[in-house]
Amino acid sequence: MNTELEHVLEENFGFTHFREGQKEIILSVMKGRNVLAILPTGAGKTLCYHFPAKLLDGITIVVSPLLSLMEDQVHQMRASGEKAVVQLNGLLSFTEKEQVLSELHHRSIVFVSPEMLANDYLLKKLRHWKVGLFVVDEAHCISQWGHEFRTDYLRLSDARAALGEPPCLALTATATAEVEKDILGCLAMENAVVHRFSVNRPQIKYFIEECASEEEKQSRFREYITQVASPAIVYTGTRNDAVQLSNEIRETGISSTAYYHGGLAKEERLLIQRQFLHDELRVICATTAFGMGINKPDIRTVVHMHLPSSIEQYVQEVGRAGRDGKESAALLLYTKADRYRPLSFIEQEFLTEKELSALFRVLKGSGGTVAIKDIPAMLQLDETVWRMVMYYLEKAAAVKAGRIAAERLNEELLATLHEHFTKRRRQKQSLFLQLERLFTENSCIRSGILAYFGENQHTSPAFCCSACGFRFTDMPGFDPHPRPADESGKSNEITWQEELQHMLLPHKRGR
DNA sequence: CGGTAGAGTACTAGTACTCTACCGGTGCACTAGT
Repeated sequence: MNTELEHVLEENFGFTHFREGQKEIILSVMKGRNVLAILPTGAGKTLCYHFPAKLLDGITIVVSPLLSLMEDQVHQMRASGEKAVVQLNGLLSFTEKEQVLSELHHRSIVFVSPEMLANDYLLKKLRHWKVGLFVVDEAHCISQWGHEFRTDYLRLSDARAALGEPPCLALTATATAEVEKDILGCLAMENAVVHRFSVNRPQIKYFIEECASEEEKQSRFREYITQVASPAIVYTGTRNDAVQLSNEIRETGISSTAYYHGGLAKEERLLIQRQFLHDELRVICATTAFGMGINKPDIRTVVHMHLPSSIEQYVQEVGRAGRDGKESAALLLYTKADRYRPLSFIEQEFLTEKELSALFRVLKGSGGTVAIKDIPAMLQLDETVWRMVMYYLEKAAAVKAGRIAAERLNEELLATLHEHFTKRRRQKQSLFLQLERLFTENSCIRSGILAYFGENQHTSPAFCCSACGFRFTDMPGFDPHPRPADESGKSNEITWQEELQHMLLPHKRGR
């Protein structure tokens, strides 16, 4: 069987051997087991479903969190010669979706968003096919986003059931024991095999520096930024900070810099990503919107100018550095005041008991007569918060035929929701406090991270982290003689619209 | 917490100031038709 697998690997993918972890995972999937695979970034997760998809009977559904990631994956698979791969998402018109559905092949790989799988019509259409494998890529999103931000992640087990309960493969780079339990539960993965590999990335060196004030933080950043090894990502807490820092970097003479956040136009985001991938940008200043699916092997530095929401989030973000295995730095600068922002995000995500009971009162009064889609505007309620409330109301059968069933909105349900939100709020606060503790208690960052993921045995690399006595300025890539001007010599005079036009219409390109 | 938009107040009658309340981060898919 094993030599046979290698034969298939060489025949179909051109590789002579599997990378660490791939073979075990593929073997479990081929046996029809439910599999959760926790593999570090850059370990070759795609092969773990691409390989079985070629051999298993039936189509393979791959749930992917971002449209850009989906497009990228489809593009890469097609470029590697895989023809039977398609995507189903909101970028397609109704007719295009119909066409995709009518042209499926019995071994097709279909990329979808979790939101698409919440669509009954689409599910009905997909049920005409035998589904051989149900894959959830970046499965930590279930835990990170599913409960509040993108509740359709929580509906994936319903979709899987509707598709005849095919074996499920969940893939992620980071999962604590708790997240593992959450993923297995949310996807209803009975008797799953868990393949867990170490999250340790010896090539990444951690540097945490507390600053007495915001001014000190900014000045230290200015001191460092011209000297850090690039390409580099600078994570900021707000969109505004991303813009401002990018401008400041430009003032230091590095013109190949840009900012990136969720408020930018899709085309602009796409262009900046491509420029960064093609080494046209040395430094990207970005919010958490940037990074998932960024497959750039040589990112040398990741700077955090704010405190992420959890250790998991931090590990995901710094994990984008050093995929080529070469030494890379993760630098985080913070002040004591930085804790209030992540904590306030958590606060505003959930309704308080008072707000919840006010909402119930209004819904009881008018809910039965008002269409659900009009309620958030009517109550001036945040769309995301409303969607989360709706998810839990639906679960409690308080929604019938697009209307709120007022009679279900009793004290008991109110108490249940309140209890649930309180629990989730506490969980999120606790995740943040664990991150804060990791950075402030001055013990080895790497050991702290590994212990957080349940790994207690590891050997620290000789050059480990700031708590082990190393300074950021000791990094081999750190240049003690800053370059006054941008060595790339590229001018940023071309606007992104022009650049995009050039990319899409290469024949018009004058170079 | 820190920044800022917007309201309120003061004499300069439109500009300058103070005060207060609020916001800050991640993404998908949304009309018809089956």
